[in-house]
Amino acid sequence: MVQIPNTPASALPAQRSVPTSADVARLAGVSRATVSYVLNNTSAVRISEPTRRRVHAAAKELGYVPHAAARSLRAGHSRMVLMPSPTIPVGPLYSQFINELQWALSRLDYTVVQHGTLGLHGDEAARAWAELRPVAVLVPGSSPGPQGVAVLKRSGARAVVTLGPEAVEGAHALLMDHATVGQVAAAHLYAGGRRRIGVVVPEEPGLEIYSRPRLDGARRALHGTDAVLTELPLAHEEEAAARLAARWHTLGLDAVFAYNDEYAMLLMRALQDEGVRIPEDTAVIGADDLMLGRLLRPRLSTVHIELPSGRELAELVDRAVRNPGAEPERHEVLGAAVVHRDSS
Amino acid sequence: MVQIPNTPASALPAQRSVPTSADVARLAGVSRATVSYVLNNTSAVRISEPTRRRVHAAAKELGYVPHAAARSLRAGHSRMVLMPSPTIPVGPLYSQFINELQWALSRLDYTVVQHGTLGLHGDEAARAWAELRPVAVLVPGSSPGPQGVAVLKRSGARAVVTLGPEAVEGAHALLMDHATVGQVAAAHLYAGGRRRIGVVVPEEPGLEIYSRPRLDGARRALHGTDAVLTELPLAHEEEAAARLAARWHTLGLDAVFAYNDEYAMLLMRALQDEGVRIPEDTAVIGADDLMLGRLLRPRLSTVHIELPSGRELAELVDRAVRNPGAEPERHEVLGAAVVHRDSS
DNA sequence: TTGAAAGCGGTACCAG
DNA sequence: CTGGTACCGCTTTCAA
Repeated sequence: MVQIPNTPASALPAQRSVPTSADVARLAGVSRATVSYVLNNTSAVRISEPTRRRVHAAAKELGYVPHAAARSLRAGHSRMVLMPSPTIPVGPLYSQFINELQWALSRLDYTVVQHGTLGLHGDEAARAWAELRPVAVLVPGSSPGPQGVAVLKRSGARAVVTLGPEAVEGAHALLMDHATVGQVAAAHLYAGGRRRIGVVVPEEPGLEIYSRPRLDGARRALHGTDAVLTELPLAHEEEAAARLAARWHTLGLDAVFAYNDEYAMLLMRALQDEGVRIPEDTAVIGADDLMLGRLLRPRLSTVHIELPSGRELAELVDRAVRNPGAEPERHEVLGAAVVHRDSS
Repeated sequence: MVQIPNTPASALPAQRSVPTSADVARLAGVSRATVSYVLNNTSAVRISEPTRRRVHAAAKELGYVPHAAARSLRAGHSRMVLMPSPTIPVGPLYSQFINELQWALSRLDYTVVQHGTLGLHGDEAARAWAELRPVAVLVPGSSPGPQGVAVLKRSGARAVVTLGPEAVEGAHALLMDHATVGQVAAAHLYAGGRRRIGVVVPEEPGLEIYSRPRLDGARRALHGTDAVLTELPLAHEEEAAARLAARWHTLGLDAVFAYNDEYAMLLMRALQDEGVRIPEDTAVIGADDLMLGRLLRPRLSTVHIELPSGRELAELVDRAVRNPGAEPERHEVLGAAVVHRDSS
């Protein structure tokens, strides 16, 4: 359609090379600048309608796709929000939160990217993220050190937000104190007259981030009372649960907080198979308020967890990016409330 | 420590600007080329030990982090493997698969990035991915059209791999035919003497990718026999299950394949509450072989699903990247086997 | 309205 | 052994 002057013969067979804006310009018979103006709808400059058409046609014909790296290199910044992808299998709560967040951020014209950071630890990981020059970094779970945060900010990240138990110097923090979960669970059991309370602690690695605070919270709730807390390590396997249930009478517990609903289900089944009556002999409470708890018999009491909405976090990010000088925000965002059903 | 000549006063207060290799070079008193050689351990060139020290020291002092975009712009390629992040909440099977895959790919020195593609459809999404110029793209679930694949390849992607029900022109395919799941489930129920077989189809949007083939597979297994298949739409809520169970006797079914173990648990509970005996009145089988199935009473029969190992997929990707000219590979990778327990 | 050209941060060739 | 320099693809003044 468009004549290309002075084109070597080698240009005819579909080259393996990626089309650039220069190719589009050549094909449309204009300069690269014009191509840029047209494709970005630059308002500061007016391009004639025929030219626009030619450029668009040429771009489509070549299948031109702009090169994000080149663009952001030139611009000096990107709109990429980076978060490390979770290394431990993650429940529906968190999945949904991430999804909401991605949605909200794309509404604000950010690109969300999860970076697979496996085997890199602490500041190593922070450096790997910094190489991508994201405009913001969201770190769930175990946070980077202040060093890591510094590296990120020095590399141009205008906001670093941690989602975890503790705040980090220089970073915004959405504090999710899982101790609260253990605390309300234990308090609930205590209020029900239970005094010998077990707390299940998963043996699976990676879960300490949650299990440790939940245990500590339970301990705190019972501190200074006449109740006794017993730590119960448990792997997420039937046999492990059966073994634990087999020595249940020697433990003499009248209640158990089972880390979450899945471990609760596992343990409850083993206890029932062992003839332990729930809640008469032993009260059971889980956490996370998963669907499955409602389907158990007796229905499982649980701790419902309220996470911040993705929209809220997205807005925090946007605010921080627009105003990088501001003081880091700290928000306590984890709501925990007992849902009393039949197992306690 | 190192004297910086001809530096304007404005350089002293910690600038908001990101340190570049030029800054490192200046501070170390060498050229940018030397900095590049040292930091990349370029073997083609030998740099004296004192110089290396100075460069490393300067880099550390400035907190220098290389700019990935600039690097890959110059190099003309990256080692980024891109996959769209899942838009529907995803089970433990898939999570674990992704994790394995990330691990295996990082062993091969690729960087895995999940791109949050929400609201972008089909070829729009493909264009967005192409802007990042990934060396490979892995697309689970609903595949891009041949158009999308073409865009990606033209933008320099040396491998496009789909993980889903069907192969796409030009892309490698790991074919995961979930029809097999429904097929073996239905065949199992039929072999157990059941002739009026229900198939649960989740009403949640996004699950059709899996539920449709599973249903079709069941239908196929029963085709030409004396068995009758009934489609049972069901939302993942207690009330919906209760409503379905309430009209169970009017349906006159003697067996049900419940899409997966979670829906099976939901339905089984509702049926039991309704007084339906399992498996005597109605046999139930789920799928995915989740832990929870083993904890139900009766123990839930299920279809165990065998996914490819992350390592295998990583190797496929690596092979394809090294040899982009090769014919696209097609592999049937979904293994399905009935685990017969007590509910059927 | 359009074009020429500088430059973002690195890398790698070629001189010295 | 080290420095100068061209260039990757794109945006954006500044001139014409």
